[in-house]
Amino acid sequence: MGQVILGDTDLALFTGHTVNKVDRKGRVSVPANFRNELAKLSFPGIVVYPSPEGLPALDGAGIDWLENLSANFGSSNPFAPKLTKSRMALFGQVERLSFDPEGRVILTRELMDHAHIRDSATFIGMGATFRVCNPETGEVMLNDAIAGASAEFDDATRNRAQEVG
Amino acid sequence: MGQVILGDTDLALFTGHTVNKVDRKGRVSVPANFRNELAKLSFPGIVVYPSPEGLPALDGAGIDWLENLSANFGSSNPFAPKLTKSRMALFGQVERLSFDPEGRVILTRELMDHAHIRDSATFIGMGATFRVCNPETGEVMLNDAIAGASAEFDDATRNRAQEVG
DNA sequence: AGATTTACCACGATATACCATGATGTCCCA
DNA sequence: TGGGACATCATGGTATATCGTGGTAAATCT
Repeated sequence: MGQVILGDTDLALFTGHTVNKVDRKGRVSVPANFRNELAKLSFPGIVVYPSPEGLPALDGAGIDWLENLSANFGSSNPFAPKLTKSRMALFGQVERLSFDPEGRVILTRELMDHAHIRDSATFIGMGATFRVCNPETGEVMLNDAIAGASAEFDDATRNRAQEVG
Repeated sequence: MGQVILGDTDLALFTGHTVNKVDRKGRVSVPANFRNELAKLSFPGIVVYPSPEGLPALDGAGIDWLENLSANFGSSNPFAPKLTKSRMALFGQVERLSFDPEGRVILTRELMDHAHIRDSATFIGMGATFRVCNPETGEVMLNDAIAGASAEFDDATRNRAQEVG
């Protein structure tokens, strides 16, 4: 676990941050550089779900991310189902949003409400995934992340050293 | 482990949650995104059975799921059949519900009673399977799943670590 | 025949495709 | 190195197809 497989050039890498308009129908352009990362996948679109930890934001990725996750859950025996809550929490909340010909997706009312998105949305790259939220939240989160990143990283590496050692 | 299997697009992936009406005849529209996942299968419809663990809900999937399960039971010796109880419990309770031309299925009275479904039903994606129940139960179950998912996942990985270690 | 299931329409709401436009960015060549 | 032609991107509106829904008629089974 936690093993990082390098050289896997097929994996999407989302970087940077962009704020785009959300029109009356809930349509948003997915940033072009994100779309490039997603172009090679089987499903032309993104998967989005409410961020864990009760954050007013959405987490997103390509379909490959979801497929890998699904594969790891395995096919469980219907009489002794495993990880039912995890599966329901994940798949029950995930929405597959396909691109329209212009590279936009339509956010559901539920997703927009959760992230407090009204007329614009910020996309923030997070490597294998990305985050979507309203611009104000996005700025706060990003600044907060920058401020806390170093400490978090140190913590993580310390804990990891403990586990290993 | 950590191996990424690409091109595994044939597996159905049920995601998101929807609440649809159930009319007087027990007809319900299966959500369109679910139907898309099922379109490629040999049987145009779904298979449904009462959820284990005594939940007032139904579990469903595509015919491929049932076929795979059947295959995994193996071809047992007819004079010493194995897993007869499991097989009877499963196949005896499973209903095949085929789509009508509009993409609806008809829930049997028995299934509706078990899940306390009257005039509307919620479909919740769970990856390879999905769950059907009445909307109130659905909301409770989903919230419960969200609340308990992280702990469940940690438990599973901890147990797994013990087994392995 | 009667009862029950299946197919056939019909319709409002909504999503998807289709087109148009301005604003950037990029590239190439003078 | 500057500038112009051209592509790409983000964004908006409109038309068409699809979805969910309900009712009625035809087919099927006792």
